[in-house]
Amino acid sequence: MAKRVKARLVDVARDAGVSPATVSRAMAQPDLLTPDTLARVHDSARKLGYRPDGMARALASGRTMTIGAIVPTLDSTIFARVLQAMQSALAREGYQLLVASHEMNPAAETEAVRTLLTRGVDGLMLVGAERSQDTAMLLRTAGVPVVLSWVGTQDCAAVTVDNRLAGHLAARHLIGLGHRRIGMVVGHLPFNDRQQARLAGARQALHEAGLDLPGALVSEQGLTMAGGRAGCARLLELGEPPSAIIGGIDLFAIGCIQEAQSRGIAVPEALSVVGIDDIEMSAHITPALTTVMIPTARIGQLCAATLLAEIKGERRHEQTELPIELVVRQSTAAGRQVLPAKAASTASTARQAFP
Amino acid sequence: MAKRVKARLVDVARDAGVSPATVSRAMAQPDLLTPDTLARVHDSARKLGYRPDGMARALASGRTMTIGAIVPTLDSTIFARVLQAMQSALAREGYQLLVASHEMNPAAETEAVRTLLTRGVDGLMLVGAERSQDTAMLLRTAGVPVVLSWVGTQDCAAVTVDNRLAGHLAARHLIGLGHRRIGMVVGHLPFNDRQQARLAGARQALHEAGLDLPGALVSEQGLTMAGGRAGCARLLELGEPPSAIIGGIDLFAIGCIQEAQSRGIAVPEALSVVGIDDIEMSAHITPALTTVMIPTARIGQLCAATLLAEIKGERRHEQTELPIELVVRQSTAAGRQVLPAKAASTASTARQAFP
DNA sequence: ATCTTGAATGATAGCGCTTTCATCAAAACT
DNA sequence: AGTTTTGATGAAAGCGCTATCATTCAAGAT
Repeated sequence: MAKRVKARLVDVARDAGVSPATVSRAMAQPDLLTPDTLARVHDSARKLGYRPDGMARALASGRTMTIGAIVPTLDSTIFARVLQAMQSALAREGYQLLVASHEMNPAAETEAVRTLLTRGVDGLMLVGAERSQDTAMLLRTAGVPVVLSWVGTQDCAAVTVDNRLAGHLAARHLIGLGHRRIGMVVGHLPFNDRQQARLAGARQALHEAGLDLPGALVSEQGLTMAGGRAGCARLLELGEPPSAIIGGIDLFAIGCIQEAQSRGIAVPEALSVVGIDDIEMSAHITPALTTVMIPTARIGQLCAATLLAEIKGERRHEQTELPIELVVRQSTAAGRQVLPAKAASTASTARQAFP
Repeated sequence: MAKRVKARLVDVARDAGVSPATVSRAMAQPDLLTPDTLARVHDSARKLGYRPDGMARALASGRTMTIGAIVPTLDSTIFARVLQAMQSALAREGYQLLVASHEMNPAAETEAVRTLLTRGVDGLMLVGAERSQDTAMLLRTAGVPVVLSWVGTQDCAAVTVDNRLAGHLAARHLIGLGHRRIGMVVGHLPFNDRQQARLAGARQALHEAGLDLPGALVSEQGLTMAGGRAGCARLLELGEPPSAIIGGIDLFAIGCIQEAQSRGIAVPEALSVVGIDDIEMSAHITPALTTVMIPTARIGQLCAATLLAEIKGERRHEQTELPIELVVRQSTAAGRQVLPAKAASTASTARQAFP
């Protein structure tokens, strides 16, 4: 017998002696059926190895049970973490995560949005607020909820963090320790408003303290540890090197520490380093990294929740700003100008971080 | 006028004065049409803001242009890297990546496979060969190409790496340096055949050298840097601690180095550490990590290529084993038994790594 | 001039499911 | 008993597209 490979809903219906509609209901709203018919349908379904066809279902119902996420890159602890959190939260509600990355290329982002929208998603998560006109237009006519992360805009839902404040906190911490010449390693600024904001925040803090963050003390690097090392190297080789460096991401800061140490420059005694993110590793390196904690996983979780709520029509354009905070560990110490040789007294400063 | 929100194919057809079939062809096989009609269709499509409906297309054509990937966790450099590589390779061919993770839980993997299959994917990528009966059964009746990564089986395509050899290489390197008492920090073994194989390989190398890797010298930990530190701590606190430690993943090895250093134990002078993976960071820490290089990105790239080839019917059950190799850096040195105090002579050993 | 052939396009039957709307029996009211 | 209500099920119309087959018409072959 030339048996169909895959059992369809109608096959189950025929086998169970009911109409297709009943089988459909058995899957979606079981409580509408008599326990008896329900059982009969289930038996037939199991017997035939019936597996519903998601595409047919999506076409008929208009819901795909899929959320799209477009991140700058997957190859980053940060975004991996966020996606992991989103995925877990979504899976709990039966949703799937469709991911794409644009590698810091606005046109690639447009393309990704277009593809995901065409493919059919019930919601879309993007990173940052800066994007091309094309992408913005697509989003406006998308017809599905959108949530922005890290940096958002008022015209759609957002789960954000004050990146400017992050830079500000990092810089202020160093200023408070007496540092006057502070450098920063940041990611490439074009199409990365998170890094732009962090840099701006740091610069602002310095200005407020009557200091300056000249371009020469800022090094733009690719988002890797090697980038951190390279940036650090560049800053240290300046005629007048900084006494403290802010890493636009923790990975940079960790790279800075490595680079300094490999040059025989003690951290934090001769160079203070602060990061931003607080990735897992930061607490475990030596010296443990002082950094600004960004609740990455929470961002992912809330992006999922926000999207789901909007899909259900419960909320609209919900804005959430998550708190961040400075976590003082061992990579920062008083600047030389203030406490020329007293390394000991700085230890207590660092220890304040562990109440 | 109660205008439809979304333009459909028929709307374009009507506007362009052609049949739906022609519009469909204009999108899929443009060369079948007269340049004139093609242009007319494109104009109408643009004018109406037509965006094809992926679900309808999928239902009608049976192709979803989506590949599913199920990894143990997204929150890992390794898997993030692999997915990144897959995603890039797939995007180039117009495919999307649907990701799921199972957090080392076989039942969750089954569920993920079921959902992805139901959702509709044209191919599936999984990690490792060990899985529940249920999952295996689902896969067998999936009806779409499957590719396994890291560890595979003969009954479906696989892009693998010899994990046993990885452990073997790491151990042999240490044995060659004169170490007799070697410990290992591995990930939790249940449902992780990569770690199992790496441990087995290390153990085998030790046996071949007339040595032993007793359970007491093996510490199972969660796949984080904190896990590496904890494992290292456990091993170092043994009555007779090892003179060298193998990290089942680089993150463990890096954690071991940190833990040792924080206890004032010099690496590699007093403790040698080898990792497996060769993540970006490994080359940049101090001392740079000696490790077994696993071509992670290449695995992802090949998984994508293998799946695509199988979808096109070009190949079937293609097996690819990627070469791996020991990368000697600075974290390993001669064991105390052989060269009691000559740290200098070990430096040259390390430098061999950079030809 | 007639017949083939082939390229371009049209007509249309599904793809497998959801979802009104209709139906019908049984239960709950007058 | 007669009527309304309720709950469970069935009938069937799409969802928007692809793909098969049929049709048309002009160009080349006879």
